[in-house]
Amino acid sequence: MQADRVIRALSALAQEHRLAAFRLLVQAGEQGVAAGVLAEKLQVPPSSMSFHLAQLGNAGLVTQRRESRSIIYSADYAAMNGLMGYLTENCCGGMSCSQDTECFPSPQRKSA
Amino acid sequence: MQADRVIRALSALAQEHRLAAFRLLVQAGEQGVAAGVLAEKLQVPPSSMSFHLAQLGNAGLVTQRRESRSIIYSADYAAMNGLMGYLTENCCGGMSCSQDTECFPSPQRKSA
DNA sequence: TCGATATTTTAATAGTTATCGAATCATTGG
DNA sequence: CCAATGATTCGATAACTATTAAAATATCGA
Repeated sequence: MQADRVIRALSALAQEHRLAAFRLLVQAGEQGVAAGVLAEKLQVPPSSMSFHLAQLGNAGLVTQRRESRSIIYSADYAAMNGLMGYLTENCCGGMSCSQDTECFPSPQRKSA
Repeated sequence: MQADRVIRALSALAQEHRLAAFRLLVQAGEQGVAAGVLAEKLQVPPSSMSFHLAQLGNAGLVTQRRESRSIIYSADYAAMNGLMGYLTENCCGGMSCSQDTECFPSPQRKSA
């Protein structure tokens, strides 16, 4: 992952509502969460939520799909993985802190 | 680490010059790097560098000490560790991605 | 097609962050 | 004490980010 992308990802997460939204999306797993549900859970007006989700999307941290009237957002685990990898390698000392510890084996599903 | 602190740390790293500076500091290890040296390496005027270093300091990611006329900055590995821990636990899926992989055993020194 | 629902886009505004020259402060050597 | 060096603070300005109401878009059910 190149520095430019890393900065976009960090900027995206560096905001109260977006960090909270991303956490919810990570919890939700592959099934994702509708924009409106996120807005309600975070107590943010829909247009604000939309703005924040667009930022996360632009940073490549979430994907979206339409499902009937709703637009469902999901965390992009690979992107988060890439971010963690960069931080681990570049910001955690010469000795990369985890050589064999990928954050995710792959597009994991909701545990269980 | 609480969300508020996490956001400050992410904001601090989400900037070209600061991310670059922090990387250099991580590389440098405990001995740290003087403000002026960072400014020169990053091709940023001293007052700008000072501004960015203050942001990193405010986020708790670096510490500073005076050494004669210079002010030497060092990466705070524990803080970075804390950030990584938060991200791993909250943004990397239910299954915390590394239970036994601390980013650092402790205030590590320059490898070797 | 119409009305309702879910979301995004637009546009205006307020607030925050970045930039950098000039002034200031701290330390040192002479 | 003074001049030089290394760094920060101040102040002005430009650029970006967040917020939200209102308008527009898309989908659905009847």
